[in-house]
Amino acid sequence: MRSSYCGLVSPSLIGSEVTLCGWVDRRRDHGGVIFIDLRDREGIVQVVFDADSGEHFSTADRLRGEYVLQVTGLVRGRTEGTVNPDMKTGQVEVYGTAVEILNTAETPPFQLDEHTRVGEEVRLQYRYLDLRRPEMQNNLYFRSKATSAIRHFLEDQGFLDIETPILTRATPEGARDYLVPSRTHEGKFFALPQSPQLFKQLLMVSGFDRYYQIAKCFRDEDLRADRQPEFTQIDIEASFISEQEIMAVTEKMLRYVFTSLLRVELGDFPVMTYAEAMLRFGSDKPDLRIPLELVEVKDLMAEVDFKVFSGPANDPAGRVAALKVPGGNEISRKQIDEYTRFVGIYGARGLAYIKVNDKSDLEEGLQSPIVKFLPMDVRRKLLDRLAAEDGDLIFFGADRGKVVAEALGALRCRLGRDLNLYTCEWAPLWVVDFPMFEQTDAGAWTSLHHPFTRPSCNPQALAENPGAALSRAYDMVLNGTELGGGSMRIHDRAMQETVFQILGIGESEQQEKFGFLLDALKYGCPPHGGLAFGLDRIIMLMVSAESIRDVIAFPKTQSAQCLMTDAPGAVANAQLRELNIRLREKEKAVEQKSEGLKPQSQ
RNA sequence: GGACCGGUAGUUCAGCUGGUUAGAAUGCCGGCCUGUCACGCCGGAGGUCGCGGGUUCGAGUCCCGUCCGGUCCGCCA
Repeated sequence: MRSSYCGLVSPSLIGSEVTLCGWVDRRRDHGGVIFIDLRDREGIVQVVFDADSGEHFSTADRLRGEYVLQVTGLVRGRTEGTVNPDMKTGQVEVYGTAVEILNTAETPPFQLDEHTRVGEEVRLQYRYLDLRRPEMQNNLYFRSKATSAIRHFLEDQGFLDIETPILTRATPEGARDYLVPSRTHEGKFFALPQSPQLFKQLLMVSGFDRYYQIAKCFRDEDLRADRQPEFTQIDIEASFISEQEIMAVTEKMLRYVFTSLLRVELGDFPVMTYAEAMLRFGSDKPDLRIPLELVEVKDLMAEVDFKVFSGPANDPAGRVAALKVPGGNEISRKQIDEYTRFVGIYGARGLAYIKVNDKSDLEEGLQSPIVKFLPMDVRRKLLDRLAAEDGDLIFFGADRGKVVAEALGALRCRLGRDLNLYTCEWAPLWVVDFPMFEQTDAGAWTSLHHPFTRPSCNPQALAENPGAALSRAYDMVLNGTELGGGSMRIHDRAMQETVFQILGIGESEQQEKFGFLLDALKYGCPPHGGLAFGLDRIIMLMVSAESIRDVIAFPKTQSAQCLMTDAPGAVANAQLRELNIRLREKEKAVEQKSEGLKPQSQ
């Protein structure tokens, strides 16, 4: 039907006849001459019709936006002065000798050009039109090239692509499951996988040695700008391998994707412990593009008795940290109030600060609502420890350790963005030595990673002091985003049982939910480990998308709905009956009411 | 579950302390135009101000409720 893509018509084709297919991007009617910008996935080329085009000129006159055309014409170079340097195909144009309207189109509900920022509600409702826009075409094109490069790399390294079930069983821990009722087993449900975790471990037991899968995963949790209920993981697992080896091969994979798609050579991946990351950056996924760091000052403040830091500063679990902003003196009072409100989101009860106007004058040179509570020697020691200079601004956080880390960690990133403090474009790192468990307010232990992560100690030590145990887990972080995480897995049955017990999963539940895993560990499970990357997030970062929705063809809204298909939808009673499901009356009434309000669904 | 922002023409938005007929840009329709490229010029059509209730002589504007979209907290092993 065609001889070339519109966007690929180049000077090398000058003088030859081409046949193009595409959509009318824009029409410029000058009376005696009509210009049609014809668009396909590769780009846009200008097609010209004039009085000499005969019957085709009148066809050109009838063309409207988004009509689908087949155009035959002569490629010719543009005369001097008519070249369009802003256009990839701007050196040439196609003189139309024939045009056929393959399909007409109604006026689209929104303009497809790059000049109007259209609301997401309309875009998602007419996603098929939204995806015609060059930006979305580029994102999905890029994504396809990226997954292709990843497959190429992993295949080359000897990893086998093996599919795992989408219909599986619910797991007691972790995120909420999406459930699928079983027709053949009354009252029983499948769950959609949150990740292929257990299956890939069992593939290691089976001896496949190196596995990968670009796998859809499902989590029924609330959404964010970088979270969708269904998302894609690059899932990797290998046997007889150390964490250093896994980290090396996956780091190489990421480098390969960056060089082959962006021509970017990523720098070193520093390896940082979880403890260090929390201490210096208040985050387990620090954005190392930002040069600011938290500095501990509790020892200086603890001797000081003043209202602002009372309580937490004297609390052994409390933390007092400072964040120095070089040149931050310029930040207005109003802006500081905004930052105070901002840290409040993370539970901080206030945000103390000192503006250093003249560090040689400890009496008058420090501008701050709290400085009057600080003895002179403490002021001196603070400025020394922070290496403060005139013109700097110092923020303070004092609270429970977790609150200080989260609040100042978030403030650090906010300042980096607001003041554009970034020192480089890409800052990758590994974070290692995570705690095995963390304790809930109720005192129960939960896995920081997941229950199949191998701890650094033996089962006895683990059981004696779960809070002190570190795991052999590792996260890859880029620009403050967790790209992927993984660990060495438990291949020893006794160890796995110990972990389950610490997590409060009793023997009968272990047997019911994880019996197959515990059994498999008995039959010669090799030491193994792996890692899973969030593909969507990698693509997001690489194409600078603000939302994960911009790198997914048909995403859900924040309330986990598809505005195009109106999924999830109600089902017929007959279908429910077949599944042995009856909706509770009250819920049913609510559902019917909301259906009645939205008659647009078919 | 919670906090915040938004919802006005097809689209993107303006609409001030409540007050004549709710505006602009763009898109759309018609006309003119042989070198434009976000073409230009002239004319035209286009509104349940998300929905429901309340206050008021009077509500796009104020109050209450609700729905939808978004950002975030909780949540996401």
